[in-house]
Amino acid sequence: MAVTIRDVARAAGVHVSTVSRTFSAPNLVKVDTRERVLAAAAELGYRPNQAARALTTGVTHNLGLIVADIANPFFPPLIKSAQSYARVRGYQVFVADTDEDPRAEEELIAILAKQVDGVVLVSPRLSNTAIAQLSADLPFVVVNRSVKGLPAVLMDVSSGAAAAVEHLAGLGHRRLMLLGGPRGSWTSEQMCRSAAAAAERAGVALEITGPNAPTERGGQQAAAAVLGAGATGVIAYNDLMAIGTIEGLAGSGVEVPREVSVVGVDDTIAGRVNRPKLTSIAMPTQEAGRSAVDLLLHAIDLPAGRSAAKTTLETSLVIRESTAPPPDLK
Amino acid sequence: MAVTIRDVARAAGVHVSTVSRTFSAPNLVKVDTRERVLAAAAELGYRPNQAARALTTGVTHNLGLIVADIANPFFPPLIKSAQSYARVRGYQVFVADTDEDPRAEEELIAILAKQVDGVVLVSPRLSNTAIAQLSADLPFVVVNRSVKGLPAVLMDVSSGAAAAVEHLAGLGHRRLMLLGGPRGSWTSEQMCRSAAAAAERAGVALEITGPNAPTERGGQQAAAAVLGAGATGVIAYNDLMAIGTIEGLAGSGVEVPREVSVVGVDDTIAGRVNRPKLTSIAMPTQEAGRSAVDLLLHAIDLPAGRSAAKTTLETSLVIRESTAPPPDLK
DNA sequence: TCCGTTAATACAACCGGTTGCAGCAGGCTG
DNA sequence: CAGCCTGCTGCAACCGGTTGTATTAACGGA
Repeated sequence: MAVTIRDVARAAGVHVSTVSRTFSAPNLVKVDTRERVLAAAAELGYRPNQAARALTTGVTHNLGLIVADIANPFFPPLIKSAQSYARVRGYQVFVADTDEDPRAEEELIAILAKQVDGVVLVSPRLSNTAIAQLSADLPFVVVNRSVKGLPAVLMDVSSGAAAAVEHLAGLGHRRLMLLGGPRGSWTSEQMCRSAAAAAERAGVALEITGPNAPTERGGQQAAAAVLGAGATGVIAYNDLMAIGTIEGLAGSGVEVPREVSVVGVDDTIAGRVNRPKLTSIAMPTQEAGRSAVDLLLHAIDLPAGRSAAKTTLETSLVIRESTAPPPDLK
Repeated sequence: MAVTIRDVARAAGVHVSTVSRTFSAPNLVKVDTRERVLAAAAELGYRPNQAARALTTGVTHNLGLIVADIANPFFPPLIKSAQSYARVRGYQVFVADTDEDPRAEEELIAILAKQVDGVVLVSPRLSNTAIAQLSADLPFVVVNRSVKGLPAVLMDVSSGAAAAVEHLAGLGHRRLMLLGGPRGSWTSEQMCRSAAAAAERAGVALEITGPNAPTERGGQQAAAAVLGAGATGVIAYNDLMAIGTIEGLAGSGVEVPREVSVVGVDDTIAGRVNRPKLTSIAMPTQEAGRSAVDLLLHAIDLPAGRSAAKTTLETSLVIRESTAPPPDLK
């Protein structure tokens, strides 16, 4: 069916190895032979079979990118930049979605293992030990997680969370609540730790709840807890949850930001167009995608190196309309 | 390095073919042999090499999914449902982003060709003839495009566009404008045709502009044309453009929906949380993803069939806050 | 003129599996 | 007990490339 290297060899009157070298090491074949081979290849419409090549060379020129939920607007910009940068470097990216399921994550890695040269794990839900174990077989880069011995791209959500607490405290809020993310989220942990410290420094109360589903629904459900605790300042795990929380509060007749202030995380398009426009911690998703691919290609090039380089990217608090002084200060 | 079928064979004291059959046709090997092989495989941590298997069988159990722009919120729900349904059917999906570039689309198809059993093209920018030509080598399913001889999933945007025109006309708008999408978009063509017919029936004026970039920026730029034409009712190619148009109008001091009404398409999360909440033509993206994979697997199973089944899915106009009677009727 | 080099190509084994066919043992039938 | 069938396993070729080595021809120098 498909035209193979042998068809080309026959048509050009040379041995298959000559055809192979014409494509993989052109300088080893005489100019006119090369031209004859290329002509025959073009004539027949030959395309090298990437999979077969991978079998002998062990190089697929494919990368895997595993995310928890493509539909979460945090991921697409990261995926897009990773993909376009990888393309520039001659690699194709295979994206897979785990649906926030650690077991699916593990299975996907196993399936991808032989078809890619390395994998980027974005906000993995797997345990550190599981990841470390899997990384014996395949180069990995993790994003938003610090695993000993593995290269990582980290977004400095700690300073972002601290800035959010200071922002709210500065507005006059005394009772804050942090809506944590899903179980196993490194980002959520960092946020909690750093927000707690910042609250202590600022002398305000901070209650932490969770785990929550990192979705609008999760935020909606958390709204009750906010009201129950009497918090007037809320930091949600991500923009989606923040939007859901605002909806949930509206359902109870509580208005944002007049009565309660809400801060999101990720600064996604959803937050930017939301009503009210979301104050949010902006994550450098595009840089992260690019950096992750960059680190991964380094790790692939020097597998011995086992460089565990960590790249930390800055975040920033973008203040919009969902935060304001608490009602008692009006 | 990696453990192969031969390592397992040696450990279990059988021939490689027996190991192979243990995994691909278990009923052909005696129960206790099978157990011995499985034990050895487990012991060594053997995992069949999917790529090698594909080389002989020609079956990769991978599907390709090519989209124009992952960051456009229209695509992620479709990708997600396609992926999860494919997983159920035992297939892995490789997603690739073309950046709205027809040439990248063609190149991606070529790269994917040998690594997948079939490809779903979502809202392709390639010409019909180019697609038809490529489909000789590989099963294809197209979404939002009708290509002769190929299975397709179509979203009935025609009736949606007509409903939008009727909605605006019903509110009293007399001058409408349709902001078309990118060059080569089938959806855009359908919308234009159907909206023009509906406008004629309703006795209102409809001006069509385009092509436009299907992004917020594209919408922002189109706002000037809206004002220039004096239209009070706008239908944008998608939610992103609608949001951009609203921003652009606001920049000129024109308020939506008080002075101009805007209808989006796709009913994405961005539109739902936008201020004002977007009236939009809801696209059945999740069903589309699932249906596309379903058709593709059919096409793969019976390559002879060449069934060109077209599945058409309903759309619906969701009326929210971005449409209202025109100012002269207030 | 002869020999050592070098450049270009052919040969063949290999990557990790699959699969048609052959061989062998055991059980059943007559 | 011969003959046949059936069930299980081994053998070897093959999928589409790559690559180390052998082979051959051409060339330059002594």
